[in-house]
Amino acid sequence: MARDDTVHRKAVLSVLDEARWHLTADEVYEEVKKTLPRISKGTVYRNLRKLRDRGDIAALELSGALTRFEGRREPHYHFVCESCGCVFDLDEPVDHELNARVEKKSGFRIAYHHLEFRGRCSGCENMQTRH
Amino acid sequence: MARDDTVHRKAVLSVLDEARWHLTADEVYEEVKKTLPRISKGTVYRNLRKLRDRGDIAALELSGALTRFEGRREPHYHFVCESCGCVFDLDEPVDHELNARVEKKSGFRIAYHHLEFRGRCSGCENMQTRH
DNA sequence: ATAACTGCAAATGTTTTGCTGGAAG
DNA sequence: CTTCCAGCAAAACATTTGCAGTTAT
Repeated sequence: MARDDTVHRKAVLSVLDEARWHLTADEVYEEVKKTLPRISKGTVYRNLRKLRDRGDIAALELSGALTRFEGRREPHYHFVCESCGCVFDLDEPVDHELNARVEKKSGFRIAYHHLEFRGRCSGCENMQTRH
Repeated sequence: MARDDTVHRKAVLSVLDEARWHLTADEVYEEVKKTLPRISKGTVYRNLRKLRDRGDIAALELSGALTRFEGRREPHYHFVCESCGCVFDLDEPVDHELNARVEKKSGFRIAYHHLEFRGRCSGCENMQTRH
């Protein structure tokens, strides 16, 4: 994090670094408000975009869901529970050769891929209730 | 397609079956309007949802983009050009064992996965212009 | 001075919904 | 009669933007 960041930007980043979770913009907003009650949503959005562009955080754009943000870590895949909507990080190693393989076959210049698993998490699987 | 579908629903489905492309809801709307000029967007959205729920079409919810719809075909992966936004189907075979493998390791009940490659398509790669 | 940043409110763009009337079974 | 579906307009929703004032360099 750049030392000369504003209080607001630092607060946004710190919320994401401390969260062991993937937060939506609105959740970040609610969290930051606890420290900076006068912060506005516009500022949160502006800072999230800036931090993402700069690579300090990652934006998770999963299928048919709100964008979620997470503190920067190594690339990894995600599991989405279609019952409760929770998002989990997976330990599954990222397949680094996949891009090159598909690039050769398809002719497209591939920069990265995005892999997401969907189903029901253990919690939802145990309760019989669905949705 | 159910024989007793309405004219409107049939038109939506037929647009998607004939398109060799992935259309946004709005593009479907514009296309259907050529045949049924008085159709409303609400109707297009309602029918897209119904057709998707029923499995007659697939909804592509790619990272950070509008949902696109395609006529039903075998599962396949997609490539998204980050320069022009185009979406291409890939021939790459779907990895059917992946779900079971990750399910065993993670403990989540995995129903399916979603794999999407991103980069620059050949056309954009040749022109030096970006975005 | 100038550039970057803020709060606020308004605008944007996609998708959903309420309502009322019509068509189908 | 009852259910489904239509058009239309309004609502909902996340996100972006314009503006005028503030802070930092």
